[in-house]
Amino acid sequence: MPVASNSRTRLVRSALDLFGQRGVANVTLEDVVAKVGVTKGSLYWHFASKQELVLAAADLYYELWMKKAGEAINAAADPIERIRAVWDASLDMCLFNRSRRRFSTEIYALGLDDADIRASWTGFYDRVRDLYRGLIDDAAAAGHIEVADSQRLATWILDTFEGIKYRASLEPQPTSPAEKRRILDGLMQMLFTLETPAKPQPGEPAPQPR
Amino acid sequence: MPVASNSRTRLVRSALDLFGQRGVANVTLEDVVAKVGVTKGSLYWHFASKQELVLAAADLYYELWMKKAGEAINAAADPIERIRAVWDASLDMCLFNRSRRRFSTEIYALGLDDADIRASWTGFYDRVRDLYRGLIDDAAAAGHIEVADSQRLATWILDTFEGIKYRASLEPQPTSPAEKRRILDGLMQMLFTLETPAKPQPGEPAPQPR
Amino acid sequence: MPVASNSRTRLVRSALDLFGQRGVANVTLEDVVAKVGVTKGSLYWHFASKQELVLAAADLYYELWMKKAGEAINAAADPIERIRAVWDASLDMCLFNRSRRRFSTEIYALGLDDADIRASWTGFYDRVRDLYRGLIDDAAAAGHIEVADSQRLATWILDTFEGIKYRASLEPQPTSPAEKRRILDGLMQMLFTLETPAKPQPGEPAPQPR
Amino acid sequence: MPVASNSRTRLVRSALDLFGQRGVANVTLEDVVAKVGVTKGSLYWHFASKQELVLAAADLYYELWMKKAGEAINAAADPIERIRAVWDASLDMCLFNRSRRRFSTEIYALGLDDADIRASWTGFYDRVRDLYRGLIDDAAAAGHIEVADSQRLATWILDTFEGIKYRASLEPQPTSPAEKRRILDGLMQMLFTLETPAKPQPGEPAPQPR
DNA sequence: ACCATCGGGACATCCCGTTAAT
DNA sequence: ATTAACGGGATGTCCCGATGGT
Repeated sequence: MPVASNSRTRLVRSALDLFGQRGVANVTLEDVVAKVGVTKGSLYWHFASKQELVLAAADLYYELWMKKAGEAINAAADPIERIRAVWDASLDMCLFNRSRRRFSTEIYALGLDDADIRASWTGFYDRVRDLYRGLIDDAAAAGHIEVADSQRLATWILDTFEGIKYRASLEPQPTSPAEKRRILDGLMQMLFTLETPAKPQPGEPAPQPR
Repeated sequence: MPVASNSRTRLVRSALDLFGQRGVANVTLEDVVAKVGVTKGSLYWHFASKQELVLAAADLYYELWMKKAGEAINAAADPIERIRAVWDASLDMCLFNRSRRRFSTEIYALGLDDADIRASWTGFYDRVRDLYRGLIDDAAAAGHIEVADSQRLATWILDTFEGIKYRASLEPQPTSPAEKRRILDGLMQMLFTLETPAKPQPGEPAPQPR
Repeated sequence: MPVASNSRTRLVRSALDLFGQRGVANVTLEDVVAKVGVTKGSLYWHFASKQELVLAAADLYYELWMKKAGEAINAAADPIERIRAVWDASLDMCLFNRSRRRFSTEIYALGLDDADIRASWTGFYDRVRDLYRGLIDDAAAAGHIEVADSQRLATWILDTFEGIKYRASLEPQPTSPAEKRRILDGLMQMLFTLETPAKPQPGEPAPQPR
Repeated sequence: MPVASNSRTRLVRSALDLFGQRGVANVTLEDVVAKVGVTKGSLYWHFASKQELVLAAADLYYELWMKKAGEAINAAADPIERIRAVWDASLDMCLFNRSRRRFSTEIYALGLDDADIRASWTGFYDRVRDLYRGLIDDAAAAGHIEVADSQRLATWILDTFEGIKYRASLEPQPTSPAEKRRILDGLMQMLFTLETPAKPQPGEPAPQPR
């Protein structure tokens, strides 16, 4: 397996870091290459445009996310534990890591303008949802939880994550570890209760009758 | 009765429109003044920088939002109807109005960089939450609903709105009126069910259906 | 005698102060009027352009200079003392007053571009030279000194002043009072010796045979 | 042998010429690049700001000055002749070359605002003084002149130059070759007479003819 | 005499993308 | 694969000057 260009990898890493720290618009390609020690010409040999670099950084972000999530899953034995572990890791990556949180928020915002970036992000979004759904299905198959529509539940979880991130970004002080635990507990509790609503209502977005 | 500067008002309106349509970064001050028919010199007299214009546009956005919300509230007689009416209006303004939805998303994203914009947005966020809370308290006082913590409930509603907006922005096709009704129904149901927890847990972020 | 417009006077004073502190180019008319508490429209009623304001500030500078010089002269009884007194005052105004020193330097530099400003400055320069010459002639008439060409001597003194100012402006620390005395002593000594060179040379710029 | 960037050199030359002709503030970067035939993008690659270009132009001015001075020195055999030659060249460069005279005056004036420019100019000023001093010391060592304090004498010469330049800049007509000779004669005479004071006084600024 | 507004234009800064030459 | 150098253009900022009204 041929080793991918070293410069390319380092450029993407540099870009992801800087984008997360200062925002895509506030990072010039000159900044990116300066951190790596090459020149802009080299960058343009690897990437056709700044947008491509952003997409490559996003891909790296997805890859890192998935790797961390996979590690968390592998480290847990129980299906329920796996779900908690992956959400724990997700909180670490999206909420508590300021740089990553900012980058993901920006990718989303850039997607409003750029169809390619939007497609990239929704693709990742779908992969995460599928991952969650698979874990939920596993837990349901093992009889730990009772889920009517795992697709909907996974979507709901993702949306909740975004809501939490949204408000957390506005708070002056960073989220505390204690609050992280409360968030995790709340998410886990939803897993057990949200899917058994008291009175089913057709067309209702979140809960689902069994 | 002093007539407020016409140019200033028109500049802000022009800015809000253009920002919503093309994004703040993609709108030039030249674009803004051209739409109004004045020059940058005039704009610069009213606003010291583009940032100030953005803040003024945000203020106009808040004002319009509050005005629409107030009208919706006044048009309804019953406390519960008032809540539904204001949420209905809120969905119209934030979710179904593409321009407004985009503008509010961008203000939020810009706030990650700029403390002034962040303060502006959080100020509006707080006002909306207070408005919601007041309506919820009224309904509770009238005995229509039973609410343990109206502050928390209002916060939860706001976050849910953001989550819905988030995903809706990623969808290729605009949200349908039918889906709007479903969203409204879902929100109203939360109002009746979410805030009667079996065992109140202070600091817990997630709601607890019984 | 009608009192000149109060605003005009205050504008000129504000301009002279700001020009001396920050430089003409770095002071906007907005700065000048803000300090006085009027608007630019008022300024333009009094002055047709920024250049006119600069010229008015220069005139004020000349007036203040002449007034101080006159007071110094009047306070001294002896012709020689008068010369020393006016030079002492001149050092105070041009060398030790940072703002004034800067303003006069800038007026000179602006004169390289602008004929009106150059005419204004050379006019003042001539008046000062005439003043010095008159004092020197008085001292010579009283027998205190022996001067062949008072015009040339006065010019020489003025040039020396400029040379001293030039270098003083480059020094990091301000000129000390002790150095001021040494400068004064040196200048006075020139008065007694420079005009009687050892061996006359035709065409020589500074000294002059008797 | 690495060929120095041609564009950079031409940009600096263009800048020095234009600055000397019209003044730094009256020359736009567009003017500079237009004369060379490149674009502002190129200029910005070589210089981070207009200030850097000004500093580079000043460095070129210093270099040209030193080169001319060196040539003048090398062309003369006698120590005294060398001094006269370097002063002759200096008068050509600073006084009779209108563009150079203006540029050096402006660099000085800009130095009042800008510490970097001030440092640049004082650095050159020191180098020139050291050059003069070395020549004076040589002449003294050869027994041609008698000098008590060559450092002071060199400083005095420099200051005199500034004074001469100052007034020459205010004169409507350019200095004539005949006057140049008179100035040179005067300077040379100072060399022979000024530095043999009857009673040396440390710190005294003015020379003392016998 | 003065003010609130506005016109008009200049200009440094900045940055993405290209290219000739290795 | 990489670099130095350059093209090209956008844009916010800034400021002088003008004007209608009072």
